[in-house]
Amino acid sequence: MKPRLSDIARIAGVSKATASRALANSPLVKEETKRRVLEVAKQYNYQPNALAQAVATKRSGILGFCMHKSQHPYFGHSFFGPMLDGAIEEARRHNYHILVAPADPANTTFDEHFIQDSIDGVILATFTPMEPIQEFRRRNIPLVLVNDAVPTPNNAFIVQDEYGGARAVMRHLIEERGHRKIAFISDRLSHLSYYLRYLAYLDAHREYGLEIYNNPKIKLGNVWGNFPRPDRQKLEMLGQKVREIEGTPIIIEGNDSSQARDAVYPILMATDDKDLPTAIFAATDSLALGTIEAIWEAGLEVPQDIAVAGFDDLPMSAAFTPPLTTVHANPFEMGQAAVQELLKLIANPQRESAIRWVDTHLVVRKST
Amino acid sequence: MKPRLSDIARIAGVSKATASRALANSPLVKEETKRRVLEVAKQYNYQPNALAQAVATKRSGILGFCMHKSQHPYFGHSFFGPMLDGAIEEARRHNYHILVAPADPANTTFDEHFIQDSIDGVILATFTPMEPIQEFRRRNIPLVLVNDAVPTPNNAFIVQDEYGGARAVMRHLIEERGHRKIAFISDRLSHLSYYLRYLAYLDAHREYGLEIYNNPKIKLGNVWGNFPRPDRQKLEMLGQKVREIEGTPIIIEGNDSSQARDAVYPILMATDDKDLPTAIFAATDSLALGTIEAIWEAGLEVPQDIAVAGFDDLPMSAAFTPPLTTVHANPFEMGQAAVQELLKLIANPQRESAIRWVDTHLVVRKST
DNA sequence: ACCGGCAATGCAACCGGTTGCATTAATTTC
DNA sequence: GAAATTAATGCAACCGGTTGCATTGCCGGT
Repeated sequence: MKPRLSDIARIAGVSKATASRALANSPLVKEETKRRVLEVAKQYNYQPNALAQAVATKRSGILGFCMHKSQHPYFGHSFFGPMLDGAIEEARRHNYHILVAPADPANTTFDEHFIQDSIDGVILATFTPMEPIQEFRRRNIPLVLVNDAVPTPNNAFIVQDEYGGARAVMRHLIEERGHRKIAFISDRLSHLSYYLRYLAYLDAHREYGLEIYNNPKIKLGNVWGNFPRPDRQKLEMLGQKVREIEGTPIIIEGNDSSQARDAVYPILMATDDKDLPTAIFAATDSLALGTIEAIWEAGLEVPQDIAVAGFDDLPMSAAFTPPLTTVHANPFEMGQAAVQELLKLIANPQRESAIRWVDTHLVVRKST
Repeated sequence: MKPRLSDIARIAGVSKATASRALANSPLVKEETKRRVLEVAKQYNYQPNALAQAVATKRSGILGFCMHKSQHPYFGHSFFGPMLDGAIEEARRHNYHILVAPADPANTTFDEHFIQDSIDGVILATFTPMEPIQEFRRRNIPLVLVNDAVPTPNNAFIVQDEYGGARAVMRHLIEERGHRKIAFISDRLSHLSYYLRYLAYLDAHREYGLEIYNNPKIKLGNVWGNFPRPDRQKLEMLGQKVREIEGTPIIIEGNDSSQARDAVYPILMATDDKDLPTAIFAATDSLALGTIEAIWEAGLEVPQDIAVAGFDDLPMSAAFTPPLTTVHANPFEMGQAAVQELLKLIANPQRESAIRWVDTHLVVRKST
């Protein structure tokens, strides 16, 4: 039978209380007594029962990592996977554990059962954050939101530098590659991330005094999808404003390469040479992949005829043909950051809410 | 303040014991009393404290899912990600939770701290299973091994049908595409999975009376890598035997596409036309990708000059150019199966060890 | 009227720890 | 040398549940 604290205490000839304190290295216990207790503990290979400790201390040492079943076949796992890795690693460093919970976007209840008293804090890592947020707040559970920032006090937010990364792409295309007609293709702009990338696309044009790509053959799709427009307050928290749509971005419903191909190909075919863009900035690598296929099928070359840049730097993007120029995201670091912020929040629940930026950087490969 | 069981009991006018039983729907409690208690519970939004329950019942409802930080950039997360999803989904269905723990291959201790009493069972999902297995056995923790089967009583093993999948590839190449000179490229054969794929490659040759591809230009690499040879007992459990290496498989150290390219290209260049294979069976999609690149660079076409088939069916494989013929693995289902077997093992710890096969199937695309 | 049996409930111990406070032992102060 | 202070330990309550067993009340049988 596994030894219990009471066993250790008895054998070491002290009370349960003293044994407990000795193991916790409390200054109340005489050094010699500590040694004795520790020795007995080691000898009998005593391991405290974490659950009992948790109920006694009201601190489980478990963090909830809540994510959707990965929506996108290769993006989903490539992004949230490393993020989870990062969270696990950082959690372990601080003797915390990660419990993964599915967030059902339909059913916004996050695993009611377990969460109540058993979790010290929660990381919500999704791309379409539902709003069980209020639920967490009501229950006073420290919460970190990844990829989103809502005007809620006392939470922390982890966001990657979408805008900066996209600006770097544009700078590269314009300054280093001399492009002046750059098209933009994206999943629904109602996603905060994509919208920020789009804003960078717009601002770059302003910065360099270029006209925004406007192709009469493109009829603007459903820019916002079925989602509400990006929230003004959220954008302000991220240092941005809501803006009108300019030019003719190609909007896909979903971060899906074959849809991108199907959308881009007919445009290329229907467009006069003078209306063709010389570069296409895809809001995600996945869309970039579809875009490249479409260009090939139209009998054109990447990057000679049309350059393509993406965003995310999926692990496979370096193996594309041609290897993709893109913005390197760092989900692993986001996971670490999320845990760090969460632990701060747990340590000091009155801490005011903070936005933690995670850097992105341009990776130039062969597609531009 | 959150209501406790004692609060509910008091308000409903019963004892803690009765309240507890009422909530557990025990037949000992009168229907009317149950109703009253449940009503009060609902009214006050009572949620039992899972940790307290866990310590009282000695059953935490938490399963450990133990995996390496995903080794391979695109394979790792694409495979273990869905597996984790499957485990989570199945666990949730049975009101269990998944705690993910990193398995440090170097340091074989699996999160000593938490595991002791707090976890009902463990799933070990790695490709190079370390042997903290003994540790789990000593502690009587039910254990499920994924992708491996060791001759240990009272555990369960989840393995996908590597052999069958690989046979299907060979059948396709030989019967439907008429290939007679088929090369094989693989990561180290000391990995059980790859070895089984190789055995299928050999057996198919025997079945169809073909000569195994033997290219004088290929010098056999380090077939076993730094790992021990596949274990005889393990193989027997999986219905196979240790066999001699036949032909000249191309062996890479690592499941890495660029290494595959670097290995295949010089062989193609150095080989007379008559020695060229007409098809290459790559033991993984990742290697298939590198192989295809090498073929292109050698100025040949896929599949016209050389057909290529892979194994794994990564989400991205359908987006290769050309889309890859491969064997569809089902990590999601493996995750589900792992949880199912684990729960059986928890319910009946004396259950004898079982191997659970997860199907694979051929997906024919354009590369063959 | 008495007893046995059963359904419903409550008491109190238990799971395995932690911690406030009282108690004792050891040391200092006057 | 007694009183006051401090260091070390133990007692017992507590965290929030579950469960074995005793108790109560009600019923039918004789």
